[in-house]
Amino acid sequence: MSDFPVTATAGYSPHVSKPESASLDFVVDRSSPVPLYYQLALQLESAIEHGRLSPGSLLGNEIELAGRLGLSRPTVRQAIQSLVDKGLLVRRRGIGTQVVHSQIKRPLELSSLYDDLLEAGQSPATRVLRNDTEPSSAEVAAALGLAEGAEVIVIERLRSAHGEPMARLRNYLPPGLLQLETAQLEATGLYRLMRSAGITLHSARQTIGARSATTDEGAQLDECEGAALLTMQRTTYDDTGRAVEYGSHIYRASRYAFDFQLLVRS
Amino acid sequence: MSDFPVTATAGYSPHVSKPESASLDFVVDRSSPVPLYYQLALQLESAIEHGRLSPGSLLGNEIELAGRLGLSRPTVRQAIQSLVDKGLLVRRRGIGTQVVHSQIKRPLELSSLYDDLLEAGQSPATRVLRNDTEPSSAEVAAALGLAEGAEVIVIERLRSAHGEPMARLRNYLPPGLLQLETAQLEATGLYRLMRSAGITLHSARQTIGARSATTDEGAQLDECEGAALLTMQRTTYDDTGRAVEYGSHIYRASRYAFDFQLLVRS
DNA sequence: TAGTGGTCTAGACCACGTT
DNA sequence: ACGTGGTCTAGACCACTAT
Repeated sequence: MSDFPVTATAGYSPHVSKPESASLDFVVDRSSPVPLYYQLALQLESAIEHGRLSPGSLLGNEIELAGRLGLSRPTVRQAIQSLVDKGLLVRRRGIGTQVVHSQIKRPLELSSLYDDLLEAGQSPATRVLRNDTEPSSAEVAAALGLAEGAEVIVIERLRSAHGEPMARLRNYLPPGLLQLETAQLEATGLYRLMRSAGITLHSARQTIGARSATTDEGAQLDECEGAALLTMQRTTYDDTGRAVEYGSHIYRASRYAFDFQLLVRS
Repeated sequence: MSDFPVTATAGYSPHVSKPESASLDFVVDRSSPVPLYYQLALQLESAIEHGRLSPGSLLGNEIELAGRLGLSRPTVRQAIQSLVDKGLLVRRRGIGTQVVHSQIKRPLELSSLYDDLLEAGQSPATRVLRNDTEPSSAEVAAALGLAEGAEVIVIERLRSAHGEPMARLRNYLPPGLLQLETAQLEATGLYRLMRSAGITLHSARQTIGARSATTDEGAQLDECEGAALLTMQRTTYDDTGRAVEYGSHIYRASRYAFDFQLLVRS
C-alpha cells in the first residue's frame, strides 16, 4: 500500500439520492503519526461544523466509505463512533448515519471559570486574596481525604471581568502537590497550573446551589447583603483517585450562570 | 466453538503478583442475545462495584483475558473501553488497566427531578397547577424553534417531597407531540412520559442560575419574599434535532441543590 | 528487553428497519 | 428482499513504559 495521502472523491455520479459525503474530499495521510481514525474524525467534524455536511444528511454506508478512503471498516467505525459519542452523529439501523440537526455546542466539561470567561472574550482578571496554609476544617478534610486539622494550602481569589467582580473562589489543596506562586495564579487558571505540573485531572464531583449574600460577601462582590448568590462546591480527582483540589466558590447570580450542554445516556 | 457458557478461572497459582482479576469467574453466554462485550462489561462493573476488584488493582492484560474467556481481543477491548468511558477504569501504556480509586457515582445525565427524588427515597409528589395551551412568548418560541405566538402546551407543576414544596416546574411543549393527561403528570415524571410516547431524547442545553423569590413565588414554595432560589432553564432535543421541550423552573435553594459527577475530557 | 495498551486489517454473520 | 449498522474473529505491527 501507498505511504502517501489517499483521497476519496465521488465516483461516477448516479442519478439519484447520493449521500452528501460522496462529494467531499476526505484525505488520510498514512505517514502521519496521527491515528487514521482520528484524522477521519477531525475531518468529519470539521465538515459538519462548516456546513459541508448539512444537518440530517446521511453519511453513506461504512463499507463504501471505508473503500473510498482505503481504510478498513473497523477504522471508519471508530471515527464515526467518536462523533456519535460527541453527539454530532446519530446511527439508525436500516437507515444509515445522519448528522444531528441541532448544533451541539460543547459537552459539559471540567471547566475553569477563567477559561469560560476567556472563551467569552471577557478578559478575566484575578486578584489573589490569600495564598497560604491552614489546618483543615472537617469539611475540607473530608473532601480531600485527609485527617481533620492536617495542614492544607488555601487560596482565595477574586475573579472579575470588565472591572466588575464575578466570583470569589476558595480552593484547598493537599500539601506538597504543587507549588503555587501568587503571580501565576493572577495570570492563569488553577487547572492549567495543575495540568502543567503533570497532574492528570480525571473526574470531579460538584454541587451547585444558591443562598443569600452575607454583608462581607456583598462587600467583596459589590452586591447588597441578601442578594442571591450561586454557590459551587467541587472536589477534583486525578486519575489515581486522589483528591487533588476542593473548591468552595460563590458567584454573583446577577452576572453569572452555569450554562452547558449534555447528552442523554442511551 | 461451544454454544454453552464459558468460564474463566485462575489457572495454576503462580507465586507472585497475579492480577486480582485472575481469581474472578467471568462467564460469557454465547447463546444469549446480549452482546459478549456487554456481558463482560457488566460483570467487570459489578466486580468493581462490589469490591471484588479493588481500587488500583490491575486487570490483567487484554490478550490473556481474551484467552481465558474464549473471546477475541477486540471484544475484550470493547468491554474495557466502555468502562474507561464511564470513568471506572484507567489504561496506562506499558502498565496495564487499573481500577480507578475514587468511586464514581453517576455521570451527569439528563435527570428528572422526579427520578432524582425517587432515587433519594424522598417519595415525590406532584400537583399539576396548569395543563393547557397558550400563545408562545418570544422566549419560548425561540427555545422551541417556533413562530412567536404559535400555540404551545403549558404545564405548571408543584413538586414536593415529604409534604414540603421543593420546586415549581414550568414546561412548554410544541403542540401535537404528545397527549399529556393531568393524572399521568401527577403519577410520574415528564421525561418518562415522553420516552414512553416513543420520543428519543438526545441532548439538552441548560442554564443554572439564581435569583431572589418574588412574593408569589415565595407563597407557592413556602419561602419568604427575597429568599434565594435556584433557577434552571432547559431545552431538550430529540435525536432528529427537534426541540421537544423547554422548561423554566425554580427550586428552593434552602432544600435543593444540583449535585453531579463529571469526567474530564482527555 | 519484555510486556503493555494503541492501532489497524480483511474478512464474517446477525438483527433490525425499510422497501 | 435488501441494506444498514451491530457484533465478532484472528491475526498484525507499533509506541510507550518498566526493568
